[in-house]
Amino acid sequence: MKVPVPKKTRNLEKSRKEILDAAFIQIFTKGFQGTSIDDIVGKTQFTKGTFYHQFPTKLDLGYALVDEVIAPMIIDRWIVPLEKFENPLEGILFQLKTLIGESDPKHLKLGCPLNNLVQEMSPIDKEFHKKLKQALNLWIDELEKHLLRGQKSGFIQKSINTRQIAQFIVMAHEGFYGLIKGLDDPDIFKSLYIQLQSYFKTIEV
Amino acid sequence: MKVPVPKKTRNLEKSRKEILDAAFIQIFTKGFQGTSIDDIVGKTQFTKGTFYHQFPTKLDLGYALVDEVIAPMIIDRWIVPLEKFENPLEGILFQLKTLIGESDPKHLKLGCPLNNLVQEMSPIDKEFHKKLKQALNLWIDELEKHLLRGQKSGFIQKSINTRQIAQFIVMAHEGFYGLIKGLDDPDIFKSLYIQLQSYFKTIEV
DNA sequence: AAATTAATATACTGAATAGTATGTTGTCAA
DNA sequence: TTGACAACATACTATTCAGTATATTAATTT
Repeated sequence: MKVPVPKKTRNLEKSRKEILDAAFIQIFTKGFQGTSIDDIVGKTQFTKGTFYHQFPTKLDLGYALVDEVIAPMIIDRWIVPLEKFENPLEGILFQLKTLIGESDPKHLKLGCPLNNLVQEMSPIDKEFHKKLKQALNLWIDELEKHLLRGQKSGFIQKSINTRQIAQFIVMAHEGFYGLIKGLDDPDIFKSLYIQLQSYFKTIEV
Repeated sequence: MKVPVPKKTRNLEKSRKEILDAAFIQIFTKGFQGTSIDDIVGKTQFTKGTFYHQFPTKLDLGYALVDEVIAPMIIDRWIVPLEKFENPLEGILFQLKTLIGESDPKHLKLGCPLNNLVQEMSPIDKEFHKKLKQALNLWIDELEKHLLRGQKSGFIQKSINTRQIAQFIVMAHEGFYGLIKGLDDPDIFKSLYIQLQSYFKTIEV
């Protein structure tokens, strides 16, 4: 029972996605200001015409990147996997180990897509700042939900402010990425991880 | 007993410093790639001639910025003040509160000069990465010295690896700056600070 | 099938930018 | 006092880049 795929050579949504994916990689590597439109379309099968058919300006591409690529990516990588863990703290540590500790060093050198843009673009463009702030708050919000769940299930001390924990954990994620990017030391992750575990002990019941 | 100041209108060292200071502010605000040579010299009393008399290329200015401005600034702001504290952990928290907690929000929005450059330039230029790494390691090294002192004086548990603590603390500094820059929430510092205090409890004797 | 519209391509423009070539002037040693 | 050189200025170049104008072709509608 095959679904006959229409052999359309033009598809607005697909083209948008392809451009966003190419932009993601390029901007992740070289920064927003260090990436040109020609760089981006050069990595796709399209030309500038397609780009400007989709995005009014380069900044609009940046906004779409945060909303449509980076924010969903954060949910996918750092939030959804927590559902499998009864104890969210355990899940958070596991994800850290998996997504950072066992990640290709070549990849880690590029840091965190969200953090990179926050540091580069927040002071430069208000709308960018707004979008990035939304993505950070989304991350914190969703993390807090899991922490609250963990608190109700008796894994986390009742007295502790879960908002504060969520903020501290996101801070640590950005810090991890940032320091790993700056230092080139393969041992640095484990070192930071051990100390974060130590922090977690102070909030566990 | 006045020192007769020579009324020289030309001074290589002074000019270099003026250019570096202007570059620091501009790059701190707009990023390295977002700052042009004309931007920089426009903020000084000089012109491009002076700039290229001092620095062969824009990248060389960046290297000098890290070595001659940013690295010394870190020592001045985060290390030297610790000398006044018997307990280094107390000093670290005090400095955090002073230099971040009580800092002008307009200034905090720009983040940390070192972290900004690490995130922007590390993947782009090898020499930049090297210089930034050196600055980070200098910070960690000097911090560890104080932690070792604190350990000897009985403020910090003997069993704990001071290198790991130093790395975690620098990570937290970058993370603090990064998250404060991203979120625009005036309460965020206090929140992070409280959780860091909680971490410090795990290493105090 | 023709007409219309949407998706993509091409060629161009004006502004910005790193770097250069060369000119000028202050400083200092002889 | 005067050359010589170091510090700084000016004018220019080649390139890159965001954005535009317009052309072309695939898809859809009538």
